[in-house]
Amino acid sequence: MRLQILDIAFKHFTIYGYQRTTLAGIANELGKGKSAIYYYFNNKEHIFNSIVEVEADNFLSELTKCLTAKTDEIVRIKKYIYTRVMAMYKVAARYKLLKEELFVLLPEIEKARAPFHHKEIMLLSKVLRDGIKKGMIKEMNEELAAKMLVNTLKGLEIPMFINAEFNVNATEIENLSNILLNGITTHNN
Amino acid sequence: MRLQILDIAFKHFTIYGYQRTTLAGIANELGKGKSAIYYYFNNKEHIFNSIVEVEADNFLSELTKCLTAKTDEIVRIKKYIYTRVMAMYKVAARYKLLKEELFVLLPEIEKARAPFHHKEIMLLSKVLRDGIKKGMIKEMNEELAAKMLVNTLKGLEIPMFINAEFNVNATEIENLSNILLNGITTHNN
DNA sequence: ATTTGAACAATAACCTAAATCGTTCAATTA
DNA sequence: TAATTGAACGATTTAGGTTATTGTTCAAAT
Repeated sequence: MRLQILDIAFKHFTIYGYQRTTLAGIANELGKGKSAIYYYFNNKEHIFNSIVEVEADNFLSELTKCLTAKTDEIVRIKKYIYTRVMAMYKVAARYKLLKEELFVLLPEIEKARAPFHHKEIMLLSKVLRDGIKKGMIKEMNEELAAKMLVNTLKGLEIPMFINAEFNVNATEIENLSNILLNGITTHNN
Repeated sequence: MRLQILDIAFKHFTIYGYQRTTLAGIANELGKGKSAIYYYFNNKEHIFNSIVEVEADNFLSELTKCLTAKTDEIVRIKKYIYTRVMAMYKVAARYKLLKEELFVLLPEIEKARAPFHHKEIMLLSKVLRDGIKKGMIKEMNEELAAKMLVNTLKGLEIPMFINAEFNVNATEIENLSNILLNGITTHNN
């Protein structure tokens, strides 16, 4: 039931935006009275945050798969970068529908995402650490590096729904991946 | 006179925001009638865009200094990254004052910035190319790499005025710089 | 080449009333 | 007990119409 509500609400939010989505509308499609919703959620904002959480959870699951695959650390990170950029592109396409509302909601969205963001950093940290132990990755403060890498990738999200012409293709991701993994210089020092 | 108008308008925009800034107010501080402004600018939006352009121009000048300094290419790029992040931080602090308006204006802002954005990429491209010739930088599609690098740095701007706790310090920039220059792996392949 | 003040259209601000919506809760159902 | 309801309430939005403000134009003046 909870999931069904989230499903319907999700649909309404992406069609009408946040404000113009009504609890009556959701309840209607649900085939119940609107007060029934309050048995599962505290309020409208709570529904919205839950959707963001579910989304962030799925997002993190995908990334976790990449980062814990049974391959060496370098390949895992490559796959991770590719998957993250692609997944972000999809998410951005949907969030675009919220238009100006997005920026009012963004602080809330980021708050709901924060725990997942943190887990992602921890996960990447561990992969870096393992890579360092094996001598595949340079000695470094792996947590700081993970933070930097995640923020770098995350930073591409907003340009995605502001710049209409921001399109992502395999070649560009490959390029980004190469820079982050190997740097641009010939001599590592 | 043009510059004086921009100066006053800039002040008003950052104090009152875009909407609540009036041409009468600007004209008043200017000591002239408001129709005098129309001798120098087509309309309110034109004034705003001109401010963004001047700002982008100064921004690019700073970056140009870094990227054309009489040092080797690696040092130039290091300085460039540091300067860009720092300068972006300052700009973000001022744009924060526009609050929700910012996101309505952002498409216009980005349009006005576009030519400078492109020049920056070309400039960085050239530095990369020179570095490649000298053997200091790896063989690569330097324009694609430049685009990627600039977008990576640019991506940090929006988080700066959304996340209140987004603070930039020398250590983190150093870290970013190291990753971008040297990558995270031990073996370049 | 610059500036002005009057005039105009478009937009914002204001007000009120009506409608809508989010939220609560005691009662009901299953 | 777990889940749902419908009525009720306060807060917010909408609608309509008025006024005030603001952006913009232009012929005339400096």
